[in-house]
Amino acid sequence: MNRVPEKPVLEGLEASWSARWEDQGTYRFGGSTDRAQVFSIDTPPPTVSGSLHVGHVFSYTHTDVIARYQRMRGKDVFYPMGWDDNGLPTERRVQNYFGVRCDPSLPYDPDFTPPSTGSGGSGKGQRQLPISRRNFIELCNQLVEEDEKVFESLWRTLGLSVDWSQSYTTIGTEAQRVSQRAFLRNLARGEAYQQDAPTLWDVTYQTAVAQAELEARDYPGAFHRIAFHPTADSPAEGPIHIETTRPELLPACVALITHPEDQRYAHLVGSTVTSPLFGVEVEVRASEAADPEKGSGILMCCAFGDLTDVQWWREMQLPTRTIIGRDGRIQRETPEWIPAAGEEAFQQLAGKTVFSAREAVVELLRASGDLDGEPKPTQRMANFYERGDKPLEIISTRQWYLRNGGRDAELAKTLIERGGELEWVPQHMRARLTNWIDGLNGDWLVSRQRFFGIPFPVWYRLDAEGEPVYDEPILASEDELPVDPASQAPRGFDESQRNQPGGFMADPDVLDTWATSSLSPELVCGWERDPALFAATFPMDLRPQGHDIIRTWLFATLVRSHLEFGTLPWRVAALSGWVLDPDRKKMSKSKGNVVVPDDILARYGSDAVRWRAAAARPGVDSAFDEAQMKVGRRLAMKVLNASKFVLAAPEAYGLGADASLLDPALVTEPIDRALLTRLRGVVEEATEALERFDYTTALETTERFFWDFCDDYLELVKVRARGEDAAATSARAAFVLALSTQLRLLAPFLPFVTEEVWSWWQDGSIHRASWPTVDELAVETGDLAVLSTASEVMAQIRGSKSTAKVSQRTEVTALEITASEEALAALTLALDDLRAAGNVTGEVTTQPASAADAPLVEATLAG
RNA sequence: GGGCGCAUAGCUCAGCUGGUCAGAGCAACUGCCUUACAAGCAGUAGGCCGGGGGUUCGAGUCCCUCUGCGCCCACCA
Repeated sequence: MNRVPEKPVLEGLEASWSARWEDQGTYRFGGSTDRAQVFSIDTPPPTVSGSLHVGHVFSYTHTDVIARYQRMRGKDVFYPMGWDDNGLPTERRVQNYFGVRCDPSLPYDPDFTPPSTGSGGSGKGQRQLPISRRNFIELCNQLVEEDEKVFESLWRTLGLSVDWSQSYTTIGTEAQRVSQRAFLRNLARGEAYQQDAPTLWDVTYQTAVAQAELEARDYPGAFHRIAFHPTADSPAEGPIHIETTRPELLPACVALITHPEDQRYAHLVGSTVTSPLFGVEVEVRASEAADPEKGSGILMCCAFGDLTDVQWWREMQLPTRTIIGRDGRIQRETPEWIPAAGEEAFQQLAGKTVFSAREAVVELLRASGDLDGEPKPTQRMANFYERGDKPLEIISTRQWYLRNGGRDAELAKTLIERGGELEWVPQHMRARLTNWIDGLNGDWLVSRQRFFGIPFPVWYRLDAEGEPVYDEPILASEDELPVDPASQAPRGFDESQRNQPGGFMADPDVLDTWATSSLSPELVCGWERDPALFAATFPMDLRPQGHDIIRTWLFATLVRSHLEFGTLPWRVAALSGWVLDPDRKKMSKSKGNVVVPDDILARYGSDAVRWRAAAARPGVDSAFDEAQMKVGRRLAMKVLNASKFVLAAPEAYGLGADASLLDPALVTEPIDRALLTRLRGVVEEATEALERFDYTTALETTERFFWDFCDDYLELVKVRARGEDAAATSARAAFVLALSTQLRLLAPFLPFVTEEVWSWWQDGSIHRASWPTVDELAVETGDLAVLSTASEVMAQIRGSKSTAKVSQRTEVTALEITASEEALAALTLALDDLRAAGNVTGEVTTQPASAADAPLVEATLAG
């Protein structure tokens, strides 16, 4: 007997079913060792220090739909969840939450308690308490643990079929081990290297930044027209004016550069000029890269002002003249290349921020008469670190790099080919990877001067003067990983030798967070930790992710896998679009237009939100519209009600169908056969769509059928189904066959209601049931016209009643149907059902018409 | 400036390899307490398929072009 509640509701399904699934291990990976049996998913680890918005809910739902489908297809689904807790976002959150900042020079305080804990927090202007690196990292670990609980709870409410026993974090021990091991192997193969070179530098966070983290933004500035003076032997007749938006870099000028064919300046190439204020002699040089159209056609090249300067500096072997320090201020000591006459001027800038230094230089230039006219305001583009709010400077520092094709055309080509081997959903996203690789201008800078990250497993010997010997780094061995060089001494040394001449020092940096997350497949699949698991899961089947991080996460993962294994890390990359606010603007915290999922989930239910998520096709952005949630909720409600109707006992106004009728042989009536025949087509179509990751089409097809099933078929057949004869059995058998199939087709989308209904009349979880097949519906092929014509005629009867503004219960005293011979023939096979459904009590007459015409119905209504 | 995508009813979108493709849902409107469901049900109206060329017997569907929008990248004197 079925256990059908009297009044089924959606409320509470999330809590009760997610708990049952956890208890019963419904989504546990089964430990298959056969790669062909496994479907493995490289889940994107959300940044736990950030907040989740509906966009996350949508994209994680997309992945979950695929995971559930594959599981029902019989695959052993390997579906872990990771937390990205490593890196700067966490540091920032800890700073704000606890009101502290990391000062690595301070000693560890074991009794430390943070000054504030969140809610009240430290105001913006308030000073943050400096604490040791170790204390800071402890706070990071403490906070991410709390954040991760919140995230997990939301994912469970949403119904993600994640195997929670496979969770990982990007700062955890295993992540450290994998990151350090992969780095050491890159180093051993010559793919990682160290270089002291100009790098993009964020002065706020005081760290180097990689090309992939850049963001070009408009930035207000002003053109300053400044006079350089020819030296005595120069062919120039008067001062040479350059234009710059960065006059404060004047002391760092290493050359003036003009286009070789620019007639205004060509004769000056090779001559020298002196800079105003500072009196530094620089040569005038020529370069094709100089644009005669811009500014005055001749410019000052500084070491360094921008990336073009770096290029010239490299090509022309210009001297390095860095004046900006890591803190973004002009250095205090007058550089040795500034002659005594310029010293006073330089000291006016010393120690100042770029901004103040600029004002000071302008004042000095004005006083000396070297500023031609007033600065002209302009908007220029400047590079920013994506999380920063000050333009990046270029500073020469020692950093670790990983080869990624940015300086090796052959490698770049190979990586583009790898991208070509990958199956992209949607396909056109491949172009973004190709584009990015084509535009690389250097190798991947993987070192960061930060704290909450994975350290390089490297130390350096200190010579007798206490200077590090960078050329011969002391490397950790793989069997001791993970190591923290800041607290562990390398083999052959002891702690007392740390930072002592003749001793050692730790590499102070941490790995870029992408250098860890790019190893997510290695991390979750148990690389070098669990060879059987690795063999069963890697290369993985699916990488779901946002299209905005193709250049970072996708590319970097591809690089690591290519370097380590010479393979793709996964077979398919599925890119999800963004959820935009109702005005089609991208949701972002700063705009304040973020829709938080908790409230939406609570009000409409997870199934409703998932339904809406599944309506967003892969790679396509979709605008958030709350009204859509209602539609999903209505579908979920309908599943409950229609199922109750079919399965409830006649005493409870149900049709009393049950699992004993799950036999196609019992389906004998033509219209019932037509229904199941059509459903076979739906199963085929939905399956085919899901195979190509087109969950939206699968859902639409299924849903369309479901509504027709409810509105037309159930209505047509329900009277007959209450009988006792074979015709009644046929209807009830069709009901349960159709219901069982539809519930399973909907299960990946609406896991809660489908599971709820399944539990009324079936054993086990629907999510472990097998995906429906056409064989289960092996009825003698029915004439689809029986169902479609009956539905059409019924619709017209309803129309007549609606137009007459009478109740649908109104009797039809006479019915005249004009239709083709074929349609009329089909109709006679369902006439009794039609009479019952339309409450047709009078005579039914028919008129043959041509095959081209749609059926025409004339209904005479009682009263 | 380079690349990619989008433009179909008021809104959100389907329309695969060209021939019932002019559709769906939402919103609007008109009705119905109908023994599964009023957080329901039935019905009605709504579109030169962005503009212009072309290919074809035939084009939302293919080609060219223009326009508008979005995204990625480049633009830093």
